[in-house]
Amino acid sequence: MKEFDPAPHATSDDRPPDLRAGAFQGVREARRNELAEDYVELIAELIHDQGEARPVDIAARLGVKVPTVSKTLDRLAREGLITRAKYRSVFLTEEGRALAKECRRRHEIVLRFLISLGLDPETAERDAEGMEHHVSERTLALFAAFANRS
Amino acid sequence: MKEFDPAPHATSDDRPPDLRAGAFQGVREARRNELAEDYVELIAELIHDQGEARPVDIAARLGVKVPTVSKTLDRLAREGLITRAKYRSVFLTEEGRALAKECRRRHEIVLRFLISLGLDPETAERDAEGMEHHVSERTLALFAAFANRS
DNA sequence: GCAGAATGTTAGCCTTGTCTAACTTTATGT
DNA sequence: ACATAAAGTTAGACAAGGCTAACATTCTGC
Repeated sequence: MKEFDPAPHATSDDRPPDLRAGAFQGVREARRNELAEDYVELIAELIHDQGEARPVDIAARLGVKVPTVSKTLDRLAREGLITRAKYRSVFLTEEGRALAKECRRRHEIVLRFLISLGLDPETAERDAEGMEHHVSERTLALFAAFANRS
Repeated sequence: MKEFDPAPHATSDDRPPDLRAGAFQGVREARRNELAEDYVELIAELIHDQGEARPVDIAARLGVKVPTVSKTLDRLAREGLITRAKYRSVFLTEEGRALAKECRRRHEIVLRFLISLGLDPETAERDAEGMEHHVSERTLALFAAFANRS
């Protein structure tokens, strides 16, 4: 494995690799929750806007098929974020509602920040959707402050 | 499904739901590529810093087990991003190198931006790791401009 | 009030990403 | 130089998230 000279750059960082793994661990953790967060946020929005959250509407908004939604809703129910009865629309539990509220807050802050930076609303919306799950509370505070002061 | 009055808020947006699905479609697309991007970026870094990229080091840095890395590397090879020989360390293809370079560029811009916003470097690193895959080219340009002018 | 349309569920398949356990190959130290 | 340690691979399990096809239920318009 080392037929060639193995001393290429010697770039300072001598910490054992594991100590730098934190960033990726965190990202993977965030990725696991992204979908659930997207769902509860969307469900809350649908309930607010249309009075109920139906699988067919969730599927249309997320761009997936209805059976995919059905399966995911089963998981969310198992995790205590929603309640559902067969063939009926979906409701958030207290926990689900809290999560939705938190997600919406983050989403709003990121969105307002991007727009105040000068981004067009459409792109801002798309980027916020992807970014919101990966922004720390500390960064969020800076985003909010920036949007407020500009 | 509508035993109750279904006209709750009537909030403007009458586009068919499918037309608003774009944001999520894009996010899902981005999510599919995140892992590959993390890998090639890390592989490039390891080759640069240590002269070679070994599964054991990749695993340590990503915080996963070696067999997980091995399987993922098989996929990356299948997709033409890396080349590998049994029991040997990993190399990037031209395509892999291009992707790594692009990822590094994005990472750097996001990181510099967050730091110039006032974030501490550790948190900035963690957030950049998560955000970099979800930031559009347009937003990236704004980030770069902001970091440069401050 | 019923037939047909719309919606929802279930079953079954595929891929990805994670793990552990068992095995093979490569590297190392004396 | 060979025994042992370190690294890598393979096999097999599992959960998540996506799909289609087939079936069940609910809604709706006459």
